[in-house]
Amino acid sequence: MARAATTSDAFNAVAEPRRRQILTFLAVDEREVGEIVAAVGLDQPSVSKHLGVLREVGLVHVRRNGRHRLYRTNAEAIRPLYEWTGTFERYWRHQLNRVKERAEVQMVHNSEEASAKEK
Amino acid sequence: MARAATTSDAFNAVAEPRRRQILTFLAVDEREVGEIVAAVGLDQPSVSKHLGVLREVGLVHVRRNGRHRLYRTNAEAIRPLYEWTGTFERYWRHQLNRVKERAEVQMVHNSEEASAKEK
DNA sequence: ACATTACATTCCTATATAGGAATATGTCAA
DNA sequence: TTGACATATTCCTATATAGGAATGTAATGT
Repeated sequence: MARAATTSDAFNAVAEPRRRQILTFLAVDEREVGEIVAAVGLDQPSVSKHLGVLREVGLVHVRRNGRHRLYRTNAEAIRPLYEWTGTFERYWRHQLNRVKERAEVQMVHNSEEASAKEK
Repeated sequence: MARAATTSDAFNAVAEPRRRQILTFLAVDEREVGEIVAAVGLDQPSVSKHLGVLREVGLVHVRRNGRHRLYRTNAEAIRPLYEWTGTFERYWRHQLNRVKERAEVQMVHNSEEASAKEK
C-alpha cells in the first residue's frame, strides 16, 4: 500500500510545510490567491493545488468575489490535531520533571563531591 | 518533486494513522515490539518499520533488554505540533463566538417572527 | 555448537504525490 | 465581442512510500 492521500485528513494535509505556511498566512484574514502566491513564493498553479488539498479536507473556506477568490483558514479543522497532540501533554510534563529531578540530584551530588575534596 | 519523506519531521511521521496509534500505546509505558504488534494488529516487519520512522524523527526512545527492545513515546517530540496547532486557538475561539452570536441573533429573530404570527 | 526467540532489514510493487509547463475556465471592461 | 486578468485543471516525471514475503542478525538457553 502507498502512503495515505494528502486529502485523506487534516494530519496528512498539514504534513506539507508550504500548506502550513499558507494556513498561517490565511489565519489572520482572508486573502486572494495572488496575495498567497506572493507570500509563499511558489508559482500560481502550485498554490492553487495546495489550496485544493486544504479545501478538500476543510482546512480553508473560500468565498468568490468577482474574478477573485478569497481564502481563509478554518481554524476549527485544526482543532482535532491540537487535541490529539494535547493528550501527550501530561507525559512531556512528567518527562520534564524527571529530567529536572535528575539534574537536581546531580547538583547535590556534585556539591557533595566538592565538599569532600575540600577536606 | 515528490512528497516529503515521512522521516523528514514529526508532522510527516505522525500523518500515518498506525504510527499515531503506536504513539498513543507507547505513551503510558514502555513496551516491547511483540506487545506493539499484538496491540496494533499489523505483522511484525511493518511494525518494525513504523518504529524505525518514529525513531528517526525522535518520536520514540528505545532501550535494549536482552533480546527485547523496549520502546516508549518521547512526548517532548510531539510538543512542536501541539504548539503549532495551538497558534490557531484564538481563531477558532473567535469563529465559535461568531457562530454563537449568529445563532443568538437567529433565535431572537425567530421568536420575533413567532410573536408576530401570534398577533 | 545449535536451535530458538525477538527484531530489523531488504526486495518488491501499486499508488500518490509536488512542482513545472501548458492549457482551460470564468469574469470584468471597453 | 474581444482582450486582459485571476484562478483552476491537466499532463508529465522523479520520488517515496506501506505492506507483504523473505531473509538477516543478535541474544539466550541447553
